[in-house]
Amino acid sequence: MNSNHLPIRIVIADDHLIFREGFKLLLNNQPELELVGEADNGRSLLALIETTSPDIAFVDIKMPEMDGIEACKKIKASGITTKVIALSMFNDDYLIVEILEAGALGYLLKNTDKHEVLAAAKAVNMGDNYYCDSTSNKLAKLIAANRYQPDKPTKQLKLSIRETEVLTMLCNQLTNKEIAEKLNISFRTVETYRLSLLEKTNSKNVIGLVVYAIRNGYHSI
Amino acid sequence: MNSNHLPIRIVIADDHLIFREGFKLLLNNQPELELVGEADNGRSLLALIETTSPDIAFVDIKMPEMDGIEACKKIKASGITTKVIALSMFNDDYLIVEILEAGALGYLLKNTDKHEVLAAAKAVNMGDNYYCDSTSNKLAKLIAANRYQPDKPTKQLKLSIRETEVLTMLCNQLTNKEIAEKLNISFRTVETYRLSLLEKTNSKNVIGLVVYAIRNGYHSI
DNA sequence: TCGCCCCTCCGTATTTCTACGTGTGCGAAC
DNA sequence: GTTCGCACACGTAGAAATACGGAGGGGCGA
Repeated sequence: MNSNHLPIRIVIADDHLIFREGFKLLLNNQPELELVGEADNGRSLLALIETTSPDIAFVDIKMPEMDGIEACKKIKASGITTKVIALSMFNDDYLIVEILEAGALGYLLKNTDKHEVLAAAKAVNMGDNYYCDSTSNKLAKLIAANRYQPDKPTKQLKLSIRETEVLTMLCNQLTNKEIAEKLNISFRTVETYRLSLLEKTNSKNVIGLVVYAIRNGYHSI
Repeated sequence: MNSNHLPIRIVIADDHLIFREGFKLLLNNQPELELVGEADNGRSLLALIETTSPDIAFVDIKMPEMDGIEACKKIKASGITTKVIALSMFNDDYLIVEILEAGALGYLLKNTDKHEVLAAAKAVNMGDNYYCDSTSNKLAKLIAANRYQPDKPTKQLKLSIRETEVLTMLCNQLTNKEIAEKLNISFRTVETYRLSLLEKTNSKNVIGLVVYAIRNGYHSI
């Protein structure tokens, strides 16, 4: 896609101005990388990619409007050849698996430096994968534990309004009875919602629900 | 502490190089602020403050070795006059309350800009408080809900080894019986640990335990 | 040595959660 | 316009968690 003497054209997507500025500073005196645009959410990233057709997009996972995972899926679905390297604050199993399954070819912690950014860009631009050290360790463990399998079922798990209400109340340590009173329904009904939540989130018990809620923004930590 | 024509002397503490670089860039062409040092964790921040005696320290909450909350407490306890403005990715009740109770006088989201940084520095340097908009909204609600009271009891809630084991297993959706089998103890014993965990974490039920575990690093999301 | 805390276990009672069955109403699809 | 799926609602019954009380052994610092 790029001959060797041409710079790799990249874009950066992150909702934090300061981070973007710091990232740009990292690119100074790196003739091998050329920043051709920046975005502060997933939606504007898609538009940016369409107009600039960069080789690589460095994409923050957590962004407003459209997060990195969603954006990554859309990029992949659209057939655009731009490759995604995920940026994340966290080295968490869940996020790594999600973004890689969404189509990212690299994963860097935000606690990175210019050398790693360059190395990742080069590797991914050549069609390889690139993960920072701690992430590749995690990945090895996940694969060993058989927890990373790109072909998982992924049912539709859109939560209904009532289910969402029950989930958030439940995260605030309300019992079924208390939730029932607040919603003016029988506490048996609340139990029904709880059950369907267990199914939809593929959880064994309420603990799984809480973890799901936190992961998916239904409850803040 | 500073006469009006002298710059406010500040330091920045954050474990992310990119963020620090971006933050420094923000200070360009701002003669009212002078950066006199930077640190990448709480421990080195304390040393830095001791040698440079800055007016203000911008401190990330989440840092390795010693986090911002701990560092803030130590600064306050030592009698140093340096004032702390917290930096955080998150606008979460828990973090806001924690860092303010630790002695921070300001709270900025990392999604900030040069104007806000300057405004915060000026305000705090004059002895005022400064919170970004969304945070002050949160604070108002917390105070209204009577959830922000600086004189909370804060029992010793150091968890024992067994309690920690039970807590982490429980976060992995294991039942008491399953935990008992893995630990080779009676499931009644597991119940005992669970009860003491509920007490120590001031939780109403297992959901509170999970939230506590996630907040305090016993379980990753 | 004494007190304190941790680890371990148990009995009993109550509350809460989980599993499964049943039914209604509404909108989409055929 | 009937069928189908789904959100919504409630019930019974059994499993699990929570509450409260008691008890013995061991480690460790005052």
